[in-house]
Amino acid sequence: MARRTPLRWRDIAEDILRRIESGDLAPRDGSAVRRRLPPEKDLESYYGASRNTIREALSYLQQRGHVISEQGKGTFVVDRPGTVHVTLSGAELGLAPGSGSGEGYHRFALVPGHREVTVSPVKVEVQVGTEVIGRYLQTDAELISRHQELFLDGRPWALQTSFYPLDFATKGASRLLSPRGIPEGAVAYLREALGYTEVGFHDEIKARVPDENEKRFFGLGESAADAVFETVRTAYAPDGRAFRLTVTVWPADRTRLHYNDGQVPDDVLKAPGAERPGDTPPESPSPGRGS
Amino acid sequence: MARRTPLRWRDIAEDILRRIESGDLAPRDGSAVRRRLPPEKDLESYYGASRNTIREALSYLQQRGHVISEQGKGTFVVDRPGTVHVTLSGAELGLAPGSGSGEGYHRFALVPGHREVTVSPVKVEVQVGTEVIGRYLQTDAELISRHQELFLDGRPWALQTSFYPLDFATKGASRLLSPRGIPEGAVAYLREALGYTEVGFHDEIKARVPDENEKRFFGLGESAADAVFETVRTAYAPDGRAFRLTVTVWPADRTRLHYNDGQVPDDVLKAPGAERPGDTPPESPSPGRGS
DNA sequence: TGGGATTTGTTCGTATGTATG
DNA sequence: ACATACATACGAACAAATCCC
Repeated sequence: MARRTPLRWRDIAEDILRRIESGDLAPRDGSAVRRRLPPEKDLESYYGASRNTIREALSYLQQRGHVISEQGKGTFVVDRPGTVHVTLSGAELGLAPGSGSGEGYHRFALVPGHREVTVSPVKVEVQVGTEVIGRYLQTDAELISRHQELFLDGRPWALQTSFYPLDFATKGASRLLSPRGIPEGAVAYLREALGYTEVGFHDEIKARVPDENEKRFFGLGESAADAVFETVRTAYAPDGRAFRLTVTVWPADRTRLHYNDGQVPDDVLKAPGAERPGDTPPESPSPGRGS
Repeated sequence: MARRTPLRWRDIAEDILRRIESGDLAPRDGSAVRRRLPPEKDLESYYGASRNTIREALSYLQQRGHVISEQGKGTFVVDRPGTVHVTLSGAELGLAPGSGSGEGYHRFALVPGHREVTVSPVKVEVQVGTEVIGRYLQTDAELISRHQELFLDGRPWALQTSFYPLDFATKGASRLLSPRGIPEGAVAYLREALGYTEVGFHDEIKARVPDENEKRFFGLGESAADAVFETVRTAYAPDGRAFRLTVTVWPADRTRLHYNDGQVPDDVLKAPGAERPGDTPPESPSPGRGS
């Protein structure tokens, strides 16, 4: 007979996963930061398979986001951080914790337990309007871009870049060029400095594969679970002009976005995602397994 | 010498991708449905690498969603269908094309060019309230679930399941149990039959790896690009009770979700994503390549 | 600081299985 | 039945990164 069972690597992968979850493989070690799997050589003899087959199984688990291998170090169990819920609409919201220390681009409501939002210094650049950005902002003039890294409880949370017409800075809102934050929030500052009121916005949401910079910041890998959300918010003034564009990138594996419309109960507004269990979605009734 | 360059498989992968995009490899054939790559054996001799190394490169391209290999047939270029823009909020929207033929769970605005929404028969089930669904609907009674496949211009577009308390059907809205659609839309029907008005909703958005059923329906593979959006809409009545839960799954590689809030120009409401180029997002200023 | 041991990464060769045409 | 083409599996060697004494 050729081999013990067909799809040996898959059986091995599933067994490894089972043993990880049962705590058998890779037990928690008080001192170690990450749970480590036995070296490939050990798995080789344990399963009586060749190293290549073991690697096939590990590669599968890595692709699925369960483990990560690092040359010279070993293979480690991936611990995904807890889910963060972010509400991006619902005018009734007050300024939630953090939106003041950020730039007030979005109003946030977070599940209780999360508290401290910190931000990197703002990286300010003046750019010639990209074709793409021009389409959103309906201008081809130069733009100010303000880029910031956001942290929640000290952990990477989002990457955010806002674009404004350069006009704004030369016509009164000079602090848009300052790398220091705008503590009262950019929205409030623009109203005060230019009389610009934000009366509405449009959000576009996509999910995509992270680029290298995003992978590094969020600690994402190559697995299918390691996608990012990209939200593009266009803010409008009363005259219908778009005057701000904010692009935010969020790690999709630990982020839920929330929108409200019309009359919604208070507790839902304030604590989206609260008291909802982790990862078991209301599932579709799994239509027949048609082969 | 051991080998020409290190990371041979990656060089090969990138070269293959370049040649695919230039149309050199896998030219379009009028008769063939899909562009096909040369067999591994040919690539082996072309690149002077072993078959395993070629497979390493192809595996990488497959993981990234550029190609798909099928046993006995060959390796094919993946053509991703055009992007579909869907607006999920903005009360000013009329019933856009398709929302009538669907169940009116969502109001859609689509980019011009897309027209015809078709739907599968509704699969109706009565379930004991899952723990999870109960959390959303705040009931532990039995639920009606209505599941449907949605097609746009004949192509798989979304999977949608709505949940209602079983009460509704026994107290007047009996058509909720009918596998035929509810042409005027479930929202209108419930208002008419039960006096239930929908005054607000809450949406929760996640991105995740598709399950087997979703992979089959949308034609997704194992690549990181093959994620799905899952939106969970909770609809509220004037008394603050949640009375409907709709779970919709969208293929993330070809779907953009849109939300509006406040005053937004008409053209943005009606044609989200229109006249915006394909895939070049307004990019963050790529912070230093920190090692 | 150095050098050997450990561990994963890359590449090759080869053989056989399975699906397709 | 046969050829083609991808899938799985084994064995082996060396490279590269890290760890440890």
